Amino acid sequence: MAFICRFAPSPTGPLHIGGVRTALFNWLLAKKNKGKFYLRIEDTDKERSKEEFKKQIIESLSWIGIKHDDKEFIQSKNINKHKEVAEELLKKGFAYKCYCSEEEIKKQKEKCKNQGIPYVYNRKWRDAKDVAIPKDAKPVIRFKSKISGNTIIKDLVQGEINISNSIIEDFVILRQDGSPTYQLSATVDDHIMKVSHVIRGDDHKINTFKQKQIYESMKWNIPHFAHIPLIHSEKGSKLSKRDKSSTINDYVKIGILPDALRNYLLRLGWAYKDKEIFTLNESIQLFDLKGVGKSPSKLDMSRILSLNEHYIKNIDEKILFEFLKNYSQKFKKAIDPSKEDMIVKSISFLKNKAKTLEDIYNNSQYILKEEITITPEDIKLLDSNSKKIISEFLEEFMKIKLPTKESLEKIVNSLISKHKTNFKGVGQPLRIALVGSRFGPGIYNIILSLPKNEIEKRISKAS
RNA sequence: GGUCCCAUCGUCUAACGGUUAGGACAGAUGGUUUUCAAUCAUCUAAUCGGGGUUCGAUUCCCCGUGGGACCGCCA
Repeated sequence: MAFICRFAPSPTGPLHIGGVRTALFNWLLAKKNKGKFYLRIEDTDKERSKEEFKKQIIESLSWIGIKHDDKEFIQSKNINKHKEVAEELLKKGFAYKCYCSEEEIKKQKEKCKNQGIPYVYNRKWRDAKDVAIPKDAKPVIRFKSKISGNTIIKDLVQGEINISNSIIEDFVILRQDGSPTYQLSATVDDHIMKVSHVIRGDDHKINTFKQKQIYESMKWNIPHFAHIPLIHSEKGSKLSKRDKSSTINDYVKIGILPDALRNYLLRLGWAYKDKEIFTLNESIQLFDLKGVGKSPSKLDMSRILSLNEHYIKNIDEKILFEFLKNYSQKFKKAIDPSKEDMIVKSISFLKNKAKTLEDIYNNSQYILKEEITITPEDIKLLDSNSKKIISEFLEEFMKIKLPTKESLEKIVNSLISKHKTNFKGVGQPLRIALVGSRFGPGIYNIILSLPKNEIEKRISKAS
């Protein structure tokens, strides 16, 4: 049997990483089973659907490495088909026209609320043969849900879910304006696309009981369902579009690598033994629905950072540089082409102090900036003795044609004994002069990464 | 409120009904170091509560408690 998955977001807001994880799980499963992964844009809410969100969704997925098969499906293009199905359901007696006004429904709800009883649509028009149809009233079409008995859904993650049919109301499938609702459109499209596995957030669980009835009425094959637990914000509730750090871009802009976030999202709610680091291939091979937990998980920034640190330290340095270059272009000041070589040479030690691309960028400032400004706190550390030491260093340094670590060590050591000081006595003022701060890379790394004239300039200025 | 779901260190999670309840992140301490990091070593830290079933329960069942989701002519 073909293995067909889909991710079906609505473009009514930016995709957050909960959605990205749902997409990832779908995609992984499709890849693992050599099946298909489709993207369906559910844009039937005309008011709120925006082209920019559709773009953001596709960009987010592609950033993390998820590519959908074929062209994306646009749900609104299929509306006629959805309407046809509604008509068919109507004809076959599985649906009916309901002339209740929105006012009327609203009143019923309020009444129920006041009485403290749960609201279910009263099925007024379900078998209304003798009721007079109000003039000028446009009907909605409601699905005739089962009234008695129980329905069990075998969910691939949640196990068996059993509910009483009576709590599923006669839901609307066609609105007053004739447009199809989500319950109808999603079901019809899943059928048309021959979706075999519907993997979606836990919040869709109840919908399954509605949609299953449509499948049954139409005598369509029912796909497998898997409802994965939601991701919670630090506050402990469902991730929403308003949460900080919830979209892909929130992570991109602080310099998180796609692989790191992919790895993080993979392990959020899923595990394979004790394994923490998964290459892309490993995640495709090892991922399965059995390993998905049932309880929601909380977002943990420090873990994302730690994973990112791991990937920063382990990916190829050329690739890392490309990431950095891109990152600076997009979010900071683009790296001056004349400085690129210096960064490339230094990235091996710059990355060691970094958890993010932003960290690397910040660590590179002493190379990228034209002017070094020494922080007020550090300028105090440059006393007359230190100044003397660094100018003596410069004098010796300028005599060397091609500086190496060894030759630099020689100078430093002689200064240490001459001034009866320790390494710090020489290294600290040098670092302050060269970097503008007492924090920074190893002093030999700094000196070897900078052009000679630049060193001369900075030390003379500071001493 | 109704319905459904869930429950292991602070967090993410592992553990055929038999383990000293494991790993990772975070935290703490110490070593190393040239500052900050990094790194190495060590440590702290959990089976929500109560009943069963069983020789034996984190695991199975029931009841509480806590948390979450849903309850739209949104998706």
